[in-house]
Amino acid sequence: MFKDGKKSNHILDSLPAKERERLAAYLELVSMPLGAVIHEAGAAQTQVYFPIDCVVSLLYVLEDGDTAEVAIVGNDGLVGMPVITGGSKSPHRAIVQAAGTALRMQARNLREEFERAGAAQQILLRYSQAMMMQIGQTAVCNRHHNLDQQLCRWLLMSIDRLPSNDLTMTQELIANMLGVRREGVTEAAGKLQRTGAIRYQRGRITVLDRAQLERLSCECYEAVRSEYIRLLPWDTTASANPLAAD
Amino acid sequence: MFKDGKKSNHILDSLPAKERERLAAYLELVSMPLGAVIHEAGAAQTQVYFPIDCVVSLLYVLEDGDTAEVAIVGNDGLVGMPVITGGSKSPHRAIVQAAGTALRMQARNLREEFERAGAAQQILLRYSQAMMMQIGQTAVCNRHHNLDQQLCRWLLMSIDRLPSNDLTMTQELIANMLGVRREGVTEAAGKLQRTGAIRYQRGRITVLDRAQLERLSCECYEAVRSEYIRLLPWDTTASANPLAAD
DNA sequence: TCCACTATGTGCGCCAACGTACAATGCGGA
DNA sequence: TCCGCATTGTACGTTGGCGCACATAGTGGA
Repeated sequence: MFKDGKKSNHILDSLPAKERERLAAYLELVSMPLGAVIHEAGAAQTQVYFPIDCVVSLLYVLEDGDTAEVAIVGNDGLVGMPVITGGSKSPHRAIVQAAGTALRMQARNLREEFERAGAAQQILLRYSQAMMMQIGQTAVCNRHHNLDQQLCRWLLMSIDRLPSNDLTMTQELIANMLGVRREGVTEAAGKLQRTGAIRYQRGRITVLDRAQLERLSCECYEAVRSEYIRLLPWDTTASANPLAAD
Repeated sequence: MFKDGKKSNHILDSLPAKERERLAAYLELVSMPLGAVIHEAGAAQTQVYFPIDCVVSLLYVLEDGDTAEVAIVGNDGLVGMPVITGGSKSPHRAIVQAAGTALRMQARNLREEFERAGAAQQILLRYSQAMMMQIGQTAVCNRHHNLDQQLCRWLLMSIDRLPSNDLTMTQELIANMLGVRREGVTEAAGKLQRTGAIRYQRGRITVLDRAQLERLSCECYEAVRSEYIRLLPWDTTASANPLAAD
């Protein structure tokens, strides 16, 4: 579903040609290095990002410095919803969790397109609902499911949004995302490694057995996935990257 | 802030007179009995509710029947955002957590008003952002804060949206909302009772010392509160209940 | 008035995750 | 090549919440 091999962004892809071309004029391909903070919590967002082959995490940072991820954004969505909803600022830090590229545009240009009340508006609103669902599921999952299950969910959600099954990611960083101890991740990842679900090697994870992760994951993964499928257009008669040559 | 003594709904109140009157034609005052399921998870929402002096919880129900609240809605907002965002269905069950009244209207009528792209659209979008923040904070809180803190947060959020400091609510129900054991709530509430923060009597809680609850609560309460203040219009030069006589 | 039922209180063993400490292991630059 | 550092592995006592069991206490209706 998310991972369809195409190097592009699904939100942009699913726009009618006219709207897509209009936006293309504003879009700029940028590189998204690992760890980059795209938006700091509480700062006005002047630009929005449509990930192509990177993954961005939205993190909340507590007063004591602890963190917790509230949502993941990949080529299924965009970073910068507050630009649409009008609050402009977000209480979440947006950080590049997996390096790659994204299409970037000025917030005001997206806002203008939204106000035309065309297909873009409809798609963005549906995306906001999908996002809200994902965040809610993070809440549910944090309450009810254990670290083993959550790690599986997190790995699945991440690789779904990436072109390969590899992640460049230390256990420390995963722990920050999940809001747990690094040692806990070591243990959980160790189990998965022993059963052959993943291979782990110093800051690099490879998913070897996706089916196993799905079995070990909690229901939250599938719940979010199916809601994204329901809400967002995946047929994509629409074509490729609006910035690409063809 | 939320609790300003007026018997009305802030979303409706903050609309310009013209829009408010237009919507008033569709609004119907309904009673919201404790425990009523306003929207079942996964069912199409044909009506939306603007709470006046009741509180509605959005719950997620897991496969094993366990539940967790993802958000609370009172006179600060509305129940039925998916009507706006276009997905129509929500994966959350909306249940009346504190009895009272609400203004109800057909989903299509609100949708029409939204599409006029006037003040209502702007306010509804901002509300959706506030809601998203609240849900995210639920996720963070579930991860990092203990039951004592969460109970304080929950009590504060609830009474903020009610005309008095009384809640009609068993510990069992609170446990369902927070997604914890009933016994855990008994213990936490017992502590608060002993220190005089609340009085507890068989399905009825009274908040006696609000300041103490604020002290014992985690930072999440204040974070959500201030974001609501930032995003939603609270000046309310606008007047009262659009259905009221004066 | 009394009974059945609902709501609350309490105790106990269990377990997942925590905080802490420290060892071992790979990787990259000097 | 080798050193230093980042990353991962392991251990141990602590704690918060769980599941279960059961006692106690209000409350509304017969």
